[in-house]
Amino acid sequence: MNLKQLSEHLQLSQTTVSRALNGYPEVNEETRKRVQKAAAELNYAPNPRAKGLATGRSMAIGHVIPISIKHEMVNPVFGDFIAGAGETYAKAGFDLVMSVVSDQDEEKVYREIARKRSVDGMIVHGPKMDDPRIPLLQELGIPFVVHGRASLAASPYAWVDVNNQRAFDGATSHLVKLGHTRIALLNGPESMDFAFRRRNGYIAALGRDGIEPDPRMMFSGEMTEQFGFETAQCLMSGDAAPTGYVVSSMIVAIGVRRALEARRLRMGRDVSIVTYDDDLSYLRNGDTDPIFTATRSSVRAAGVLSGQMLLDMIAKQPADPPTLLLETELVIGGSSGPAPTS
Amino acid sequence: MNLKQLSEHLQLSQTTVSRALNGYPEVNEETRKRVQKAAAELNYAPNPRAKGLATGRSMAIGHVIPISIKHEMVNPVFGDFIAGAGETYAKAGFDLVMSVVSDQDEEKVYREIARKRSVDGMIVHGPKMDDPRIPLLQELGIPFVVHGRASLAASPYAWVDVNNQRAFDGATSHLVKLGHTRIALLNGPESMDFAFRRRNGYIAALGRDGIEPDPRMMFSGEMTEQFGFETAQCLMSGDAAPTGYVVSSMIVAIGVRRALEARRLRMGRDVSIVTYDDDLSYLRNGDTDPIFTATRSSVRAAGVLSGQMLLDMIAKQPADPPTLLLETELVIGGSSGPAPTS
DNA sequence: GACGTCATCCAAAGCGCTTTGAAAGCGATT
DNA sequence: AATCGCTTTCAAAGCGCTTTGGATGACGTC
Repeated sequence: MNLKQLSEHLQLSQTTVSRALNGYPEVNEETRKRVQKAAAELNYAPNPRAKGLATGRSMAIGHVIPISIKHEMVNPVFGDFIAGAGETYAKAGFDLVMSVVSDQDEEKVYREIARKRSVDGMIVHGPKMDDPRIPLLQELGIPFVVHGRASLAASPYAWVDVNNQRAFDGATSHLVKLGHTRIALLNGPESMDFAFRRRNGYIAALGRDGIEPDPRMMFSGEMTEQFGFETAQCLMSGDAAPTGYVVSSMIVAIGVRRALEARRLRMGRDVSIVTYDDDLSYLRNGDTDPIFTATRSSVRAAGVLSGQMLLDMIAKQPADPPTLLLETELVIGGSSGPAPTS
Repeated sequence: MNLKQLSEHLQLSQTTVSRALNGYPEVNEETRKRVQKAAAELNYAPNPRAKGLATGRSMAIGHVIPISIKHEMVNPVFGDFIAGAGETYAKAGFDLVMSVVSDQDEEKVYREIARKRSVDGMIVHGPKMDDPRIPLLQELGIPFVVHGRASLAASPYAWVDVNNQRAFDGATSHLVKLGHTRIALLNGPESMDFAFRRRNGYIAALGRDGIEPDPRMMFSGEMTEQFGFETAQCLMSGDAAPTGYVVSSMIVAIGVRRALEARRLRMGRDVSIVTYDDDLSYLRNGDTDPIFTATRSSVRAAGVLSGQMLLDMIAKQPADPPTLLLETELVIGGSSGPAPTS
């Protein structure tokens, strides 16, 4: 069933039927009703490709998710982020098209998407400090929202980010106040912008209490359980083992916990952990009493907000790119306690 | 830059240029070279909507991922599965379009997609035993591959599945051989087909050794860390606590482990765990020595294979739907050991 | 020299929609 | 009765591609 058939069946022109269905004012309300009824009965739906060709829009948002070639790893937060964004798109009648790409030729894919004009806008995931995708998309003239920030970007761009610096300042501060002085940082990969900001927060909090940041206490790597386990194990086998850990994700924290348990150390008594918590649906930090002391910020909510921001930009083309900084909430759980006295 | 402009620039007809670029034989090899060169230089890429309109194909595969309305939960395996499938699509020039949908109105979305003919094929995720989407897609005439199976389906359909029954038979058997007799099952949601098969495997293995399956030892629920923790805690506080656990996912197993540790029980000595392992990239079961004894099968590989199967179906339209049963590998790790003698 | 063959190219129709520019109908105004 | 303004409808062009059904020569064959 296409427009032509429908209009013939209704004894109307395609113009009128199209206008009736798309809510244009210049059509009699009675005819509109009649058209809508027939469309529903005959199960008519416009062909999106024809529509897109005529309007020049694709009604689709692009997400390209990079796979770290080294670890063959897809970031576990994507699921939740995309769930949030997708929900927003669906309400507005937009599709979500994903490209999975090894992180090396990510830029090529962006270029390709731009050439084909196959989406109306894009979300940029996992920005590096000096991310080439930002000038690229600006040059290509595709509306985009960055999930995160790129500190070294030359010109303004739209972003939704968590206040990572403040979060890690708060997390570290929490441990300092509990008397910890040897506090390790298990950060994300150094190339990531958020890792940079988190480290700044960590260093700022230490500095405020006159603690000299120790490079041997600062680690960064892909945020896997393995990374948490191995790093903690290595730290605990050295002298001057840390009594506190500030960790970049729940999954890494679980790895640290495993290392503690291997040595029969108790979390929250012998060793304290504060972690960042993306509030993933399948890995909630406890319902009533939190497992970990954590700085929480829902990545799913970030997805909803980023999606909404992008759709707004597409609709209204604002002169200045909007930005949104989300604060985290410090949740006190069982994984942190006073520094052991010894 | 569009076809018309390109053809004018080349002093050729659109027909010839189109044919040259699409590899049709009726064009001089020299002209083809010339066309390809110009296309590359002028950065020409065909408009996918125009192409789709002309060919009647969308060059896109649809994935609809349901969000359990109750737990607002997106299955953590989607990320890896989609990474696998997406990789396959990209190689074949297909897009991956996702719809995120609350599990109630999932069927509506399938109908909508079919009406709009916005994809050339679909992957069905998380099939229930009697899944309505299978007859629906058959009726709608859309090629599809089910990731999993639907035991009660009336007619044949294409699927890629893991041998869940054998996996859980093997897992349970492993514990039985180690002398365990009180073995709990922490299964996925009962409505899921895989959960049904896993339970069958569990029961079969017990039965082979004359152990009567005990309903009080069998649990099912959303596969979260919380579920593992709470169920294990509940079991351990009763009398006749199990000495072995067969668990449906690493994340649930991590929850069980947390419950053990809360009681200072040692995994693999006091209590044994065997888990199913989807081999998720961010949650590897150890690199050299496995953390958990586990039945492993890569969900990412399943994604690659499902995607490939679907693309083949679209290209060749086989008379009989293909199927593929993947076996798991039983990996012996530190989480299982002889039943404690007491 | 007429004719079939083959390789190469082209004009134009068609995919299903939106949108422009015009027309038809009708009551109100002059 | 002619004109105007308003609402409602329409025919046709256009979006950028593929594909059908020829054309046009060049070449060899009888």
